[in-house]
Amino acid sequence: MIADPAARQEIPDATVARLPQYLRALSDLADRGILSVSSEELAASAGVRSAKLRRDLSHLGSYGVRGVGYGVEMLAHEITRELGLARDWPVAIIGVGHLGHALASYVDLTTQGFQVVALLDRDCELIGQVIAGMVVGSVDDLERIVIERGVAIGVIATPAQPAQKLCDRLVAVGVRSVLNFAPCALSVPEGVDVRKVDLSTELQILAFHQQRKSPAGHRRTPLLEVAP
Amino acid sequence: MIADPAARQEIPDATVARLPQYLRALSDLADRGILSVSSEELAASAGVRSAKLRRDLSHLGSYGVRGVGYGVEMLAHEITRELGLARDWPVAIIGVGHLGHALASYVDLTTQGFQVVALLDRDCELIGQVIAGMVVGSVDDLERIVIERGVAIGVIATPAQPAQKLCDRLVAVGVRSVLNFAPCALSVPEGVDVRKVDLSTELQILAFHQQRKSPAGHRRTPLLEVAP
DNA sequence: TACTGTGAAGCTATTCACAGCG
DNA sequence: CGCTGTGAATAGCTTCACAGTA
Repeated sequence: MIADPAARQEIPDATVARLPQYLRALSDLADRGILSVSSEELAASAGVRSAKLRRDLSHLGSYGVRGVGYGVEMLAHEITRELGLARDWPVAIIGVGHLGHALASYVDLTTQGFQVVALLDRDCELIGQVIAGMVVGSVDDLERIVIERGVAIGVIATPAQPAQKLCDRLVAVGVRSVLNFAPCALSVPEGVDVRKVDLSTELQILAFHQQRKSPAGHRRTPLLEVAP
Repeated sequence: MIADPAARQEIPDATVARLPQYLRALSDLADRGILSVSSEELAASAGVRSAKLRRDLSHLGSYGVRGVGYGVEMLAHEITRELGLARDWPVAIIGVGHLGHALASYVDLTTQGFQVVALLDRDCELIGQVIAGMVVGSVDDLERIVIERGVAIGVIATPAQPAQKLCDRLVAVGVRSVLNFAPCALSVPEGVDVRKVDLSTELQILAFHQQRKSPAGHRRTPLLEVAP
């Protein structure tokens, strides 16, 4: 269709979830000085099939050139805009254990549309320390800090037990996007998005498939080829 | 494809991905001494709808009792078995930066069907140090260690650059399940499963939806309703 | 009665295959 | 010609609604 002036057609969730991968692949190509790429090549870089890639991109508008491919720079720019990464989103990380520390130091963030503006913890030993260039604040000041610094996205990197209450407090002061690393489901009112990242869940899914591969085997058979 | 010995019907991927959540909810209920639970209650704990839960569980068999509900202990046991968590899977973590450190210390793992049997890094400063009760080994010894310790699942917690090569080495010595935290796609031969966890991707998906909530706004407008 | 398990319907996502364009 | 963008077909997932059962 004649997409785009500001004419927003609904973009499918499955497509949105893949746009970051395409963006990453495009950045790599740009770094290597490549100016143009076909759906076949870009799909391979991102680990999907080309028909899927073309369908996904078609939801953004017609940014390809038939017979040629997609302009790397231009497509990257469009995806960046579509994902809302043209501006910097202020992020607060709640819980500065090993994981919170890792997240705070994660360089990709600062270069990709996000800025960590607050690190909060409950532990008096941590409060006041400088981590990744930020002073750790007290979780008691959560409401004040979130409001003062205009936090848009909250990252919960605490144990399960305090997670729901912390989430409620974030939502109460206007945060409508939460990334949850705590191993529990969070309930939030309509209009608030929660995404969950869970190491255990991922490993358990792998274990399920692994089990199917080695039905009764405790024995490792490293160089055995699988018979279907 | 071919159903296996114990009358295995293919369990849908979407269902497998939710079983860990159900298992967690059941563990919580068990801890609180609850013996029986309805689909409605369990679904609420896990954050899904009851029809979906019942459909999911129906793929495992008929473990519910009409008019009553599901036995907490028994259902937890069935899911544990189905996911392949009755035994302990040996896990190797490659890359002991902040993230690898966080993963190594993640208690849930050891109590839920996994055992971290190797921590590997490239950095001479780290090699030999004890982290979470384990001596960090050299990534140069990857092949020997993976074979000696029977590693079934490899966790890649390095930067993007070395990730593909490390993955290839894991696969070459028989690892067929990989959890990838590096921000890049990994390509693996048929028969090897890769799951990817990517903080940036998750935040970018949140940013997309957040942007739709506050269309042109730099201003925070918490109570504004969107007009279609 | 109060619940599960499931046929049937509806919805979303993926893939095929090719028309259409540069 | 070579490639994109997309109608049409297919596959997979979710939800409804209720028959069936302890």
